[in-house]
Amino acid sequence: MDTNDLKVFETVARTGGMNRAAAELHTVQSNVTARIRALETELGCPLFARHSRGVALTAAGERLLPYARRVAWLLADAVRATRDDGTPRGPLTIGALETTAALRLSPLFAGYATAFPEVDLAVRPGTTEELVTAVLNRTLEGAFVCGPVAHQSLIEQVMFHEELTILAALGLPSIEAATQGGIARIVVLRAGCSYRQRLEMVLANRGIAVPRVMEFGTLEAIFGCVAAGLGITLLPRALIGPVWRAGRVSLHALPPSEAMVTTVFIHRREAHLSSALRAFLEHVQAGAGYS
Amino acid sequence: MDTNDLKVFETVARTGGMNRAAAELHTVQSNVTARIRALETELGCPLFARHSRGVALTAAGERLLPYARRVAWLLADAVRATRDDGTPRGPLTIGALETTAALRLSPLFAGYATAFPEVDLAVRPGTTEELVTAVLNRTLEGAFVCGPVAHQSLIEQVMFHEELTILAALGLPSIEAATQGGIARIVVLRAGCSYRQRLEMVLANRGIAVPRVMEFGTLEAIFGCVAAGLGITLLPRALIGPVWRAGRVSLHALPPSEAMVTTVFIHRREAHLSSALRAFLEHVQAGAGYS
DNA sequence: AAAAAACGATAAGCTATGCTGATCGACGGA
DNA sequence: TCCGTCGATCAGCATAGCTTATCGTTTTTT
Repeated sequence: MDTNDLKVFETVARTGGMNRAAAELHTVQSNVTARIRALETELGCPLFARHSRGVALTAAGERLLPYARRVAWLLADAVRATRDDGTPRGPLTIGALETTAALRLSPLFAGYATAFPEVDLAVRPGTTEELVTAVLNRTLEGAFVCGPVAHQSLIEQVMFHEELTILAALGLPSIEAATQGGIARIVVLRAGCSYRQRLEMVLANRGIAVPRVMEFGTLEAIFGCVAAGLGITLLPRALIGPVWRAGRVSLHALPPSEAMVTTVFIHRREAHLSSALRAFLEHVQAGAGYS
Repeated sequence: MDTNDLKVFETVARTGGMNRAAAELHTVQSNVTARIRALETELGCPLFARHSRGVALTAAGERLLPYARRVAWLLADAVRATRDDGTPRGPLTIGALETTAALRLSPLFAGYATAFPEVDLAVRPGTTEELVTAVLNRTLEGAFVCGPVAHQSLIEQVMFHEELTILAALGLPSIEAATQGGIARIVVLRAGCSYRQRLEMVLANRGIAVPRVMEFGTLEAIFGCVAAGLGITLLPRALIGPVWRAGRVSLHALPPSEAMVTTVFIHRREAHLSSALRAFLEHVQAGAGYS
């Protein structure tokens, strides 16, 4: 049972054709046929049913396919683990919620990059759902997402606890007053931002509809809009201290059930935890600090 | 990363020498050297430190070794799973406590063997500890042992609950009386029998020493010895009804904490559950019946 | 209805990977 | 000191596996 044969098998299964697989594998069709035939002979049962438009997996092929994938993953992990001597180096691709990356992690990236210049760090933004999928797909080594995730094949560790708070224009005594009779305009950092969902939920709990959403790329723009009375927003309390103290906006606390949001770091349970990632997590936990 | 190379690597690591590995793999030393060299070139780091008496794993080799083993297991599992079309066939090696096999399972083996003639069933006896180790070693597909085991990589399901009871000669009103003033002679089926440990524990709880243990291979011999007043024994209540009714021995119940013993079936969590084993478990659960 | 395109099977030839056997230097124990 | 065992190395060779080319079949296009 050669690993290369399994790779060919997986490609044929995925593309549904030997010609297509041959093209993808940069080889010729006859070779693909021979490799599949070798596997079928070794296992003693046909793996594909040949039909006029290509091939389809037999029941035996369906049984083999998950193993072929797992073998490929395991071998990739073996190479990584063997080469990893404890010194962080090589590629490290992690995901983060856009807000988390912008507001909490970005100051840490510089420090990490300086401390470990041999690591090629890449941070990819996305929603919690997208990032969880990407981690499961092995596109990302890990990700900072809104917790809890509670997936069987993911390990999850709490990183930050954020207290969210509503920001509104000065002189508005309550959320209800700020939304001017049941219609709220909200200002968010980005459309996919997870705080947006949270804010809509908060408003929905109070029977307030959300007809308009305004997006801005910077915190300052959001503060400006809120101060000018264009709408309200929801942001981590830790970030708005200076603005609030400057007396530009009013702050409305939420009950803990709505205010608290936990950022967790997730990574695959069975995968090798690379030194680069381990060092990054230590860096975050040592230098981050905070509720 | 060829699977054959990994197999060579594992053998060299285990035997601690390329010559020894070559002998075990039925090849020549130069070939082993070449395969290891290929791996080292591919991974970019030395896997073995060469010294005068053989080779020793480097740190990188230590990191690779568990992966090499896992790949080999995964490939073996893949073959089994692919060939397994749902019809039980092929080898099936399970373990069982000697008493369980003799007293509970043996009537089931015949039925199973008749129902599934294509399965080559083998039952290997052992103590709970031996059997758990064998299952973890992949020597056995599964085993019936004394529960609970609670091992992370084993799945465990309850099969039987047995009520154990003390057997003594007629006319002895209590365990204490039967042991004649603090010295007990006990009769067991086999030295490694788990009931022996249980019986010694029961006696120890009552401050009774156990100077002599007699072993017999058959139940009838044990009954005879007990009836003759040579000692006491501990056996499942379900097995001794006829003997007791015949008035040959006296029966002394134990409190549930000492009397109840659970037989569980264990198998590896990650392994493919073969059709032969699945059918066997269904056979046992359907036909066993019993407190 | 005919032609073209796409699919997989097959055979022949060639390349290169990997196995073999022999030899070498290094080290340790008798 | 000699001999046995270790791993490294090299040349020769066999074969597994890649390539090229062709065929039959089926589907799509003209």
